[in-house]
Amino acid sequence: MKAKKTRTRRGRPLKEDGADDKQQRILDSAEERFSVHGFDGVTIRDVAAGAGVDTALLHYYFETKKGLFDAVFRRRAEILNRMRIESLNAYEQKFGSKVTVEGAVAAFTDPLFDLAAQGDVRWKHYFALLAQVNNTPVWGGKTMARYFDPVIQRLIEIVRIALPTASAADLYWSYHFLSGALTLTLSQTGRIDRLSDGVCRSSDFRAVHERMAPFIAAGFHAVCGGKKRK
Amino acid sequence: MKAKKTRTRRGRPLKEDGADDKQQRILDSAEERFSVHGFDGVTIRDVAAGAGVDTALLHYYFETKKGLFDAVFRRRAEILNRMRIESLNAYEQKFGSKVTVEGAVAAFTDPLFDLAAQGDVRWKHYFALLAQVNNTPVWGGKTMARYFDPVIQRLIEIVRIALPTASAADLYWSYHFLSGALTLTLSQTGRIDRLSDGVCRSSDFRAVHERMAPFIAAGFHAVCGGKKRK
DNA sequence: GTCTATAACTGGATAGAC
DNA sequence: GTCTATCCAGTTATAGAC
Repeated sequence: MKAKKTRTRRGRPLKEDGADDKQQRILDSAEERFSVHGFDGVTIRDVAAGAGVDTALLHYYFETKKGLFDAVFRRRAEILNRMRIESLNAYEQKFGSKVTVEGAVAAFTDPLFDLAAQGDVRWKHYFALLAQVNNTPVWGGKTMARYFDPVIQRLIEIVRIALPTASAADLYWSYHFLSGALTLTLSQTGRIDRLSDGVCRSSDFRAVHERMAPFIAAGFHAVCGGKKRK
Repeated sequence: MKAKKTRTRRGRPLKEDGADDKQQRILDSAEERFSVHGFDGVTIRDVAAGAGVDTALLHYYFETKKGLFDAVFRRRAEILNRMRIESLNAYEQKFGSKVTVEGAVAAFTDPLFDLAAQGDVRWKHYFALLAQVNNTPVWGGKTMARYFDPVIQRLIEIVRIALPTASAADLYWSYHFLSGALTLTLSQTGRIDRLSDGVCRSSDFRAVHERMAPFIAAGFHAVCGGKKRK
């Protein structure tokens, strides 16, 4: 249904239509539902129905509901991390000591916006899921940290080149604002559509894309001492 | 059923120990639990236990679980709205045509930070709840809009004085970033504590307070055309 | 691997006593 | 107003057939 169709070839453990296909369909179904209703708002039954399988199969693959959630979270986190690390590395390699805050922020966010703009709904679901987890007390912070702290530290490393005199506290708080802004954008609540009476649309990632890096970079400079503006 | 106990008296509704006291305890208990676990993560039974009453009483006052949630949300929303509108009005009255973006943003956020700094845990719970709702798909956007759009429009009105040439889209997207940054801060996930290895603390609202307005104001200027920086 | 059937339990909600 | 007692729909999870 989702179609991935790794037709029989070589190398890779050939996972054509059988087992693994269903496993992915379960993950897709779960991803969509978790992203909309949160962990507690979703039932195993509904996930199973969405994937066209029985609930027992979910337990067979993922043992518990929590296990399923973790698998959903992990699947794309790993892909995303690779892309972002690569993007940041490439950016630094290209500009060396002449990196800018805006460039670094763009390198950090571009992979997300590219994926979103590409139109694969499953990535959109995943982003909405991230947004929720990022704002979830108790386990949300831990979960995010576990997977995403390395990329963030890498971003801050690069920003430090552009802002060598900035204090650690200023840098981390600035990142925090970036994280919040990014997260709300990814959560796609339709909030801004109503608020702006249709002038802006949540789904318009291009509009966000062109504004986010300049906005955030200016904030970094204002807080971290660059060219003061206060 | 909404119960408000229109006791015969006048002036202060005198709420000693009786009914209204329990009603408030229920709301406090619910507020705390919803803010931590979200709507679906909380049981009526647990709320009742936390308030030291029976579940039947919650139904007596609030009819349904959703009714309880709405009552929790509304209670402080109204107080908050009054404070923020007053703060924004006072700011504009004082500065007239000489308002700044930074000043307007500060007038918008100060009431929140003041309440948070004041140390009342119930307000902290409420803020965490707002953060979750703001990032909740489906009904989150609607709920936020219903209560908070007027204050936001008021903020934007004032920002417009400082940035008369800004486009509506730029203004709304900038507000969107502000909203995300503010929201994540209020959600108190402890995320930044870990990330910064203790340099920053989620609970340190003073640290956020002094950085937020300059950061956001610089962003507004960068995006809305003030003094370009790109 | 996948499904059927069901166990074991939890949740929101209500009728009715006090 | 407040609680006791209870209903019953819906939940996760598993044993066991195919």
